[in-house]
Amino acid sequence: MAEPTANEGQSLTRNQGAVLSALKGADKPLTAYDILGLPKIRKAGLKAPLTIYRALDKLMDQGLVHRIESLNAFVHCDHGPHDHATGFLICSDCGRTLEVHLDDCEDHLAGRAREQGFAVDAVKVEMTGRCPDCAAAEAARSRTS
Amino acid sequence: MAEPTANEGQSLTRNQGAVLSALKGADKPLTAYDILGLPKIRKAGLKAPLTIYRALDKLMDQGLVHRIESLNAFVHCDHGPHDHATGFLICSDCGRTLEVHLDDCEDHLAGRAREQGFAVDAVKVEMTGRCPDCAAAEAARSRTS
DNA sequence: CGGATAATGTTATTATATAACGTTTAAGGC
DNA sequence: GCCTTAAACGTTATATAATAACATTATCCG
Repeated sequence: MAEPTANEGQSLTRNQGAVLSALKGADKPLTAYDILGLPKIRKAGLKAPLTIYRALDKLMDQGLVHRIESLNAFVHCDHGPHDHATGFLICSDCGRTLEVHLDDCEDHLAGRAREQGFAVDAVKVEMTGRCPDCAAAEAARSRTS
Repeated sequence: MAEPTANEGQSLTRNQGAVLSALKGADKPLTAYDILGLPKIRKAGLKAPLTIYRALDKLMDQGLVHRIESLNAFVHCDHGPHDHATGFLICSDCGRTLEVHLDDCEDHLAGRAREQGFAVDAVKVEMTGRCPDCAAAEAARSRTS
């Protein structure tokens, strides 16, 4: 299923490469301005918001980066290129995200849309909650309080 | 029509009523600033963004209004209060939205999350595409071009 | 080469959302 | 009633997110 990530050496410009690298180095989604503030990025010569947004747009076109709507932030896609839409689990404590495959759920959702005459282009699923680590930490807190 | 009728026992404040009424009167999601710009709203004495956002927050708490993340906009919930999460179909042509029930799909999605140790609080689904009207209009255009 | 196309640089501006702090309003106990 | 208190509200300022407009440079390909 995981086709080799041939995408990467292929067609990224310097700016796009720098932004993708920044996202890969982060352990959670970054906003465009988070990225802009990284020393690595400043050193690479990127210094305007638009520069970041343009790189992000291209990276999203190629499926290498996803936008998390409810955070106005961006994450590196760690599943390789996929045609199936994916969903995100967003931890409201630590801000980290987990990517999950939608599988047949995507079809189910799109099917419901079509029942109403709606032509679906894209499906976005975002779930908020507590990640395993933060859920455990919370449980520990409530035991000792 | 202008009256914020008693919605489910919960009483709304003057500001909340005005904002809800504005959303009910719109045929598509409105941003906070869209709402702020409405004559009805200005006449009701609401004149700062924060006033609108505070009202929206309370309305969302009560499940009377939903936020569309990918539009940064808000819609009146026309399904009455529900504990089941709903999804939205968003027309990229006209900007109108359709609300759809997720039903068992919600459980399926939350189940996948739990498999990974994630405790889900909320599920958001947003689908982009063309509504029935705009899909028909597009088909007509392509026939005559 | 030379012309087209995509990417970038730069500045300014628009759009979206919240902070901070003081005042008013409304609900409930006595 | 009237006191207490929490919620809601008003106002100003500011933070955060995204795009507009236009000039310049790099890249592809005949």
